[in-house]
Amino acid sequence: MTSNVRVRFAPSPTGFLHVGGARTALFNWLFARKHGGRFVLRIEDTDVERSSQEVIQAIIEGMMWLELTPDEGPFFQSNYGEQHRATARQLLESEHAFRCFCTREALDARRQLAESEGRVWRYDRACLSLTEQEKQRFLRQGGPYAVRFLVPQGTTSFNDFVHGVTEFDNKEIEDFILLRSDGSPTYHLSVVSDDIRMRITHIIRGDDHLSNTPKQILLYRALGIEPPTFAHLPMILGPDKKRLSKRHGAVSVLEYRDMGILPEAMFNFLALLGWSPGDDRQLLSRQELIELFSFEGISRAGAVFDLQKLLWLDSQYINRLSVEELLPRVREVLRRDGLWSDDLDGPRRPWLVSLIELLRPRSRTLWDFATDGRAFLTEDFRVDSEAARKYLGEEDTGQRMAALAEALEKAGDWNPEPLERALRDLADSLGVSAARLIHPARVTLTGKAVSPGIFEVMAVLGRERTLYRLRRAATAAPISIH
RNA sequence: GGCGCCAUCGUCUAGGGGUUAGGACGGGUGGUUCUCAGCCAUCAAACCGGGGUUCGAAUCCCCGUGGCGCUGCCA
Repeated sequence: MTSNVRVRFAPSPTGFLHVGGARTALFNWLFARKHGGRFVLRIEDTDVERSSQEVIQAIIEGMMWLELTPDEGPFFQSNYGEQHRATARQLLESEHAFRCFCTREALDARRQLAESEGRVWRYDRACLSLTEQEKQRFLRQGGPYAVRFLVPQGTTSFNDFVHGVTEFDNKEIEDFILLRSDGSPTYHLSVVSDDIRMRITHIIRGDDHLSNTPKQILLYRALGIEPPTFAHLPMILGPDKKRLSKRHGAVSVLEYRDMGILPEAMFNFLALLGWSPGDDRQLLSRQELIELFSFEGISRAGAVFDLQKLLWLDSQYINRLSVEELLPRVREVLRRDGLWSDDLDGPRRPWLVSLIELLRPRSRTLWDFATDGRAFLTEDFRVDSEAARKYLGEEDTGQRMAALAEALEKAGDWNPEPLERALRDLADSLGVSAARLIHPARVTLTGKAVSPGIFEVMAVLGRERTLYRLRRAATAAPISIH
């Protein structure tokens, strides 16, 4: 299906791709995909001081991670300054805009005066009533001027796809600046000029832009162009219900990648923040999301980012992905923890698959495979002191471990069932509960008080390593209790 | 200050004139069990306040309160 739907994601490169930006990009992407339209990336880098190549790269990297691939772009707003100026000139010629010669100082003085008198300050249109001669004189003197938009009387309303009909009295809007006195275009001008050039049909953005919308609509009208449709998304908030910022919550979506979150889970999670499919489903694939997406499902209230739910969703994805999809990602974390060796993708691949299957039911992030998998991959693992104190403290623990090694060695097949039988038989003949063998064995074999079922652990750990560790426990100095 | 937006369990939300106000995350309890996770069962937990309209309001309207946003020669 193709259509003329064109949407854009237009981040300013002031930070990283934070979750709010990512969610905005995601909804734009979903809408484009749903309607067979085009998703365009435009970097709003007009404030050059704050732009840097790394920051732009970080935004693109974040989008790539979530597979929010733009159909067009990235375009850079800073490349279109000339066009923005031409748009301003057009407005000037059609008398929808005027030159303002007021200096910042003069403006500040008048603003302060107004405020001290308790009046609401809006630009007083001083320069609008300048005579032709005065204007010419300013111009001849080469006096710098800004170009202001002449806000018409009346009211501006639009039908926001999320909020419904929204109306503003133009009296509330001052004659905002289009072109600064150094000739550079401001945000409203640039955005409108760009969106017109790019033939954007739907503007989907954060609702912090709701109050900016009438200004932009006025600009479209003055230019004789039908404004696009607007849809303003609720903000994403931190746990304190405040707008998410560097101070709380995450900064960049890539931080979640580094935390071991799967992009599929993040995508799903972000889609559910401020949007609902209308039923009780929580796990939605990309394809389902595309099909179900609609503005009706978007809520109007801000949404708190809930890390607990993200982690839960991630565990769901970890347990639903095929091993083929999971393995390359587990490889990455193992690599980073220095636990990888290439034969794990060669001769030992089947073994790695069994390890992944063993570990995945209790994994919430990719990193869990590295931390819980460590004892399976190297002898260099730590024994949790708390676990040791609790389960390895008794005098005869070592002997029992040695006896267990003997019993297991004679168990026959190195599989969970025979191993369990051997252990339980030993417990019987020793006259102790199975637990008195199991718990110390767990700590001995994994270094931890919690692990998957001990017989599965033994099976995956392998005969050599299991017996070695149990016997080492017998010969090692008794665990000192401190 | 002005203007705008918003308001259902702790969180994400469904619903929307008459419902036991539903689901999910998280939490509690019990079961399964070698621990944990899981799974199963189960419990607690919400319509911001006040006025209207109405036979009936969480739902519609108004006011208030609170939160957020905009109010720049920032974007």
